Amino acid sequence: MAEETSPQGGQGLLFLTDEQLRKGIEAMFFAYRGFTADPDRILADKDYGRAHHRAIHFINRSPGTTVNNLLAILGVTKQSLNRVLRSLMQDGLVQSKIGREDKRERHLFLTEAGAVLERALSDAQRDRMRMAYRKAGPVAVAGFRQVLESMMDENMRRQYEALRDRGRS
Amino acid sequence: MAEETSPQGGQGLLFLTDEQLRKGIEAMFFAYRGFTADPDRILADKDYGRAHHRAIHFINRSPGTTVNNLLAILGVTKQSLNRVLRSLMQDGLVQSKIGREDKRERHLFLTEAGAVLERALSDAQRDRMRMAYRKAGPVAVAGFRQVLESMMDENMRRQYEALRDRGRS
DNA sequence: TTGGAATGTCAACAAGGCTGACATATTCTG
DNA sequence: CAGAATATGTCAGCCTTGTTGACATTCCAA
Repeated sequence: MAEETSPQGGQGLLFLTDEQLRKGIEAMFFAYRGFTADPDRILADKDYGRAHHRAIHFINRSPGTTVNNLLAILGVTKQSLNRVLRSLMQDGLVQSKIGREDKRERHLFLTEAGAVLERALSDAQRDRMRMAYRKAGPVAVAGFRQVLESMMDENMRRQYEALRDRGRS
Repeated sequence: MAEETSPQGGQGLLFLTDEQLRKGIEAMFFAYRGFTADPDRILADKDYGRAHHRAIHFINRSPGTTVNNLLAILGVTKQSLNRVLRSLMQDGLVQSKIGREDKRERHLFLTEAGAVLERALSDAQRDRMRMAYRKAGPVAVAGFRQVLESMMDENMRRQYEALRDRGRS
């Protein structure tokens, strides 16, 4: 900790050393495991996986979204997403309605049962996030979000911000 | 932004609302994609995947680590890890040496070729991290790390900190 | 009205998780 | 020393979730 005595070379640049960067990389790796652990446990019982969780999350977030929209957000192929959606629809958690304007499109909605599972999953995930936020405090949280946003690809950030705005408008 | 006028209810609690927590969740999702995107591109050419990257990263980090150690850090089954290690050893990127103290153990090392790939992968990942750090600044970075550490499971944090200490000692 | 673009579905394959069973070598313990 | 425990490797088989390819339907514009 001796290098932090100099306010410039210490605080000013220490956070950019390879060592610091590697710590950040490892922190992301371990934290992401924690981030997914709780929902994974819930899903394991039900023969669903993370892919189902992601689909449910974003359908809940943007009810009536199309398959194509969801593809852009999730960043997978439509064939991959389709398999997940098919099982969710068969199990009655997701409902798809043929578009009125454009009949090629399918608009996706959670059913009541789907909303119940969504709530269970996001409650578990939010609980952990809340704990972490509370422990770290508002200043740390602002920094957390700032770094994550800078880490996104350009088009991911667009997706993220499109979702982001909806909450307030 | 009108809700931030009250210093208590605004800054003090706003970061714990469900809406804020959900934004944090989505930020993690999108940022993790960015986090893995660059190495993934490098690996795609070489018939390797993220599993190989993780193994290489932690062998480089702790040269001479045992298979069992690696299992604990990566959180996968030995069958799964073994498949990865076998291909890395066949390709001459990783070398295993029988333990001198305990001959049951295999100590893992990167070969010169393995170190070259490791460098390519971590350079790519560090570049993105560095960019994000620089953009966000040291205060944000401290918060970023703080929240991530609070998000880990107990035993993951132990793994993380065991690695962490090595850099300074 | 017809051909191309967009949307979504089905089929088949690969990577990389998982479990279970088992072999081997080594070490530790009673 | 005999037997249990530990560390590792391997085989087989399963599941999820990514991929590409082929194809049906629908829309739109020339």
